[in-house]
Amino acid sequence: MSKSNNVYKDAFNRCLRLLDETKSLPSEPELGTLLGVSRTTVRSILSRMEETGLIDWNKRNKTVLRAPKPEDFFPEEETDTLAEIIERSFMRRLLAEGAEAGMQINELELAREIGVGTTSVREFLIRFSRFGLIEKRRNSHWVLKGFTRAFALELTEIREMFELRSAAAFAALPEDSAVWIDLDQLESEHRQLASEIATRFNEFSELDERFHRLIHRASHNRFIVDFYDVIAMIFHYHYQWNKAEERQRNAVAVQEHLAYIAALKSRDPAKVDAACRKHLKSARQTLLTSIPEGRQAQPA
Amino acid sequence: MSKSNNVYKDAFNRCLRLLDETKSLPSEPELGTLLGVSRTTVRSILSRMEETGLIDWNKRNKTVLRAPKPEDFFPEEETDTLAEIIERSFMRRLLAEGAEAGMQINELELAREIGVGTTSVREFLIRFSRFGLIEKRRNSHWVLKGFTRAFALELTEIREMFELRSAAAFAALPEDSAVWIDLDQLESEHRQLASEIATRFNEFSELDERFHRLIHRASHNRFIVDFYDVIAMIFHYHYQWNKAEERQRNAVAVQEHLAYIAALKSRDPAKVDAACRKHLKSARQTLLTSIPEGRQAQPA
DNA sequence: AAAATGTTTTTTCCCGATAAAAGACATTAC
DNA sequence: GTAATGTCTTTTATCGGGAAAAAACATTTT
Repeated sequence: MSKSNNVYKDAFNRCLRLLDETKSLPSEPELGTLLGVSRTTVRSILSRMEETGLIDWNKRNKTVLRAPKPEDFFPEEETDTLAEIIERSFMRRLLAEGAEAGMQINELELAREIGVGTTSVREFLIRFSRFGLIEKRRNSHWVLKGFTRAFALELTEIREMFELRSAAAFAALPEDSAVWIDLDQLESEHRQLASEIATRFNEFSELDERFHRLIHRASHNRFIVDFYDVIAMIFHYHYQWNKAEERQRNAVAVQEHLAYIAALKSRDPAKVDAACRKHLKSARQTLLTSIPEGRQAQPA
Repeated sequence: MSKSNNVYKDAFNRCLRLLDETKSLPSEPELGTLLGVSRTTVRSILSRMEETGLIDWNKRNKTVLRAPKPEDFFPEEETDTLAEIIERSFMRRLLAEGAEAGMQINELELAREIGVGTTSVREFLIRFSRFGLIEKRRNSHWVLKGFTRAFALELTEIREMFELRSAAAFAALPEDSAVWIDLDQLESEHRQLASEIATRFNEFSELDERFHRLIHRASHNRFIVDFYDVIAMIFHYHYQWNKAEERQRNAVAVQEHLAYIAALKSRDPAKVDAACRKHLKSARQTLLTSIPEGRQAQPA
């Protein structure tokens, strides 16, 4: 089994959800664009849908015969990419107790533990190395640098530099730029969330990422935009692991975002700078306080 | 042939050069550290040296019998790592005429052209992607973003941000920090080079990199330090390709470095800032003027 | 003739296997 | 008893192969 068909399974599941909405499916190329897969995969999906009696398929005619049942879906865990599977396993280890800085990372062991080939693990580690948490010794093992206080400080230093610059660039964008519409949209989503924060606080992460990515894009600098991947990864896993005070934290952050948005809309550089700094300061604080004091780098 | 023995060959060549200097070789572990390889490789080297009559090897005794001849060395091209071979081929293509932005990169084709397996090419492309010149389409090909004016501007924007900050941090370092000794050393190397610039101008690149890396290290930020890899890569290949005005350019840069070093030694933030800005400005100018106007990004 | 479907070819993704290189353990020398 | 050498084991680097997915080409439909 050299390659899993998770692309097909995931697209199949997403296609099932489309069935609820229409009486017949569009053309193969159209479906391909919609699902983000090739026609080859679309045709596999259609074949199975025909076999399981979901649709009647005859050339251009793809009539929906019945609504999808839960058992029509492929199990969620079969739709993940190998990269996602490896990432999750790896991060679990990394954030678990005992993952001290200086520790060696063994490709073969990781591969066996996760149950995948070494190639995939190697490729993952290479991709992951840009996050600054691991480092390769030539012709030898990887070394864990550890999720330390120093790491958090270095990360936030760059983040602050980049975001202040992006925010300034954002505020200087012309009135007719499309970003102002996106910002309005995000603002109303924030207001909506703020009013229901008691129950929906866990939806903040996703909104947070979209908001900051919008701002970073205004820099028109690929290095700044790409750096947000590092931040997003850290926040994603870190907060998954550390849920303390989550509700309170997110409630505060939503308000800071709203103030930040107002400042951007005012287009007053001083106000933007102040609102941005304020939010970044509390974001940094949140990250720092959630790192156990014990986690210090060991001398190599 | 699943793996070439370039590590052995390269270490062997380097070990040959040691033979000139001594009458007998040190212990195996010591040689290993010296050459940066494991004892296993050291023992292979010693075996061959014995076979070819270079040394007499009996346990702890490794007596040099004769000086190495040119034919004792392995050919240079057999000592390169696969990664270096792939990088060179790839960069040649990238900087060659006709490498327009938006162009697809085909792993299989590259692998066949270079004569290596696809795995190595894939790994190279993943590592290379952090330079911001290529981008992956999921489950599909890589796309070349191109060595455009936009790329150069984005790169220099970050470089300037990072270096100004690093230079300021450098100047603020305590008197007794070891960096001041390194700086003195670099200063005298610069003076030496300046006095012989007419003939040694091509040695500037290497000095330039060491100087800037020293400054960036003062930031104590892994993201800043790592970013210099991007700059170094670009400068390395770009100037290999564009030799116009090289001598004049380097002569100017050496003088700017000397002024920059003097500013750092003065530890006056304003002077440091000014000297750093001046040098970065001319570095940016040099890079920009050497990019053909025609090389513009195509809309995706 | 434009756009769909049907068919074939190519490429990507991933595994298992193998030589090179590193690392660990055992033994010997000083 | 420390540090070297000798031997054995494990890991890394790389390839070839094969299924999944994409892409290209050919044919039909409207």
